[in-house]
Amino acid sequence: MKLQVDGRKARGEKRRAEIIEATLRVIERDGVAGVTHRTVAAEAGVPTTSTTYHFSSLDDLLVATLISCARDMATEVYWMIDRARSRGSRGAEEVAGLLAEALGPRRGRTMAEYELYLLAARKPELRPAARRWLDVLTSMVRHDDEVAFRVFLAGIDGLLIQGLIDDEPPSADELRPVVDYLLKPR
Amino acid sequence: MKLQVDGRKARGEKRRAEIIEATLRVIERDGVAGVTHRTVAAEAGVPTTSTTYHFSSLDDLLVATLISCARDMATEVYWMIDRARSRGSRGAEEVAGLLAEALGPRRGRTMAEYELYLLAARKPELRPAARRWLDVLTSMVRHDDEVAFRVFLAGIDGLLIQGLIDDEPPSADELRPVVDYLLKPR
DNA sequence: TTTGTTTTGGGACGATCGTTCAGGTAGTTT
DNA sequence: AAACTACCTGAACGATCGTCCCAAAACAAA
Repeated sequence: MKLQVDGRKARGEKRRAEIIEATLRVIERDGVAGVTHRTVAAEAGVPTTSTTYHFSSLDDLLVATLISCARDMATEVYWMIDRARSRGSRGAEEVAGLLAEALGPRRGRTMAEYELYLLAARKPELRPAARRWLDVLTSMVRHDDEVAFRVFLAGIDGLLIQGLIDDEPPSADELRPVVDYLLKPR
Repeated sequence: MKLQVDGRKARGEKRRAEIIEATLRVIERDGVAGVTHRTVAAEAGVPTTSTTYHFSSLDDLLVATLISCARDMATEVYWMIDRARSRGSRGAEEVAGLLAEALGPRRGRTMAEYELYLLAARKPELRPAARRWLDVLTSMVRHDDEVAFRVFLAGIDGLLIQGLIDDEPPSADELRPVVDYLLKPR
């Protein structure tokens, strides 16, 4: 019976998590292209071989990082829905604000998430992770109109990816009418 | 007076174009990550130094390729609109078919186009090229309802990028109701 | 303590990378 | 013809890459 966790494994998993966080920071800053064992190790403040010890290959590191990123995004979506519900039916306001935030202060993170999308397009193993936030939304939101809901999901993705190539990020005020149109039932 | 074009420059520009085409094929197959001077040169059947001669750096090669890709996409959109107009007002049918084609037989090309998006998010010089097909659509289509049109554009992008992470590409029949909803005026 | 397991980290190896260079070829101009 | 320009290409350099190896350290079980 081991009531106490192994101190070695505890430290190991902690470092493993730190490496994943460092990898995400590198992706936000330089994109997936900037991820190497050495850049990640430098970002995490660990020796280079530490990343090869905890991840059998660079590909494993990328996959683990993007899956972790997707999980965070899914839980964020979860709480976003929860919060929007408790605030009443001002959904459009809430969504527009979140989009503006994703394209402004959290722009790097948003880019990282779409790099996940594109990597998932080429690596089937990443697809469940990439779809997770869509699934969370689908399971939480009551959708009396299936087609309208699919349009809403597609619209969100489209607004985000188009917002990424704008010269300056759109404000919540600019996004609100579009989001409102997306949410309005007919 | 030079009535005849310089034969040397003619050959040079021809090879330059071949290199760009080869680069696009490499991107479609392996993504931007797979683009190196050597892989592109092998794909084009030219010596490695030929790519460095015609493009001052690997970045220049990528930028030139993605700008060329964007130009092709824009002219395709142009003729697509033109064709849809001449066939009457069955727009939804036409759009759904094009989306299914982009996610099926032309999947690699579609992925390449979204790699352009993501690269444009990091390189401002690429943004006009990435926005070109949006601009073409905006300038050609009469939009009495500005918001509805923006929703349509975002919806198209969302459907495409979400279709890229489906385990199997959606058919035109599956896409039609969503496209129809996007196009229907209210 | 001794033994075994897991993590750590310095060093290095071979491969591949972007890019440069110099000599050679083909085409144009004078 | 000679001079000039533009393109072509084999060879190579230095840098960086992923990954492996092995000894030391930290910790657990005996």
